[in-house]
Amino acid sequence: MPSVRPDLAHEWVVSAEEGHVIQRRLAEKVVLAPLPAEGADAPRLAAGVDVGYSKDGHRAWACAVVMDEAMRIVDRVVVPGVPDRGYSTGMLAFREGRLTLEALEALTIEPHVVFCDGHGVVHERGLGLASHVGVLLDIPVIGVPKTPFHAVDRLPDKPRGSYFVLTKEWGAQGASIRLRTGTKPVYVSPGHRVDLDSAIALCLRWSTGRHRVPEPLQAADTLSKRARNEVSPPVP
DNA sequence: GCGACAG
DNA sequence: ATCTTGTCGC
Repeated sequence: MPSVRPDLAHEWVVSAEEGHVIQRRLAEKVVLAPLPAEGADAPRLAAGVDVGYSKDGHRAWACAVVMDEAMRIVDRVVVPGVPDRGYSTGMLAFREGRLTLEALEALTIEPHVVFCDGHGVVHERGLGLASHVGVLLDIPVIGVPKTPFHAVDRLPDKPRGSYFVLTKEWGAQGASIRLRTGTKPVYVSPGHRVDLDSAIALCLRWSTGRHRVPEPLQAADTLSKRARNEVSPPVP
């Protein structure tokens, strides 16, 4: 349902050097604004998007899942494909960005906010995968990776809901937050059309404490693994 | 000064 | 990301 801004077209690339230029240019288009987690203006449909790979890395499946306010799946899609290039620090969007966009565009129901398995503005050039996707689609996106990009100041306390705003290297653009008591935290940062406070509140609103990441993201991850196993089933 | 650093 | 064995918890 969402579609790429025609004026930006696909900002894809082949060389890392050109990729840096694209990231700096798109980073200027990132919008950090409040997006209430509760109330009349709060998102009522949230999506999670993730990409899974075959063990040889030659095949990939981009999955998007949309949930309603009761965390019930109302739409989901699987887009098989091939990763554009290998992984390299800071260039994740050029590896799985295109497939990620294709999955979101293939949805029948348009989500009001998207949770992405990658950083947002907490990126060396201010444009992690979540921001890249958010700017091209011009929809609210929140970055929720499971490991920090750079050294993290400190970890949040153990209970769900505890968080610590990162200051080292990144000012107050990101935070480490515990979505499930007793498990490692995730590192949230605004992707596009949300600010950090909103991103934190939305992560809590769309997670239940049963998983380490927001439910839509968990569902997308599970779906990508299922899609992969249908092609290359577990041997043992 | 150099290296490490999302998936 | 993916592979891998065992273990803990609901």
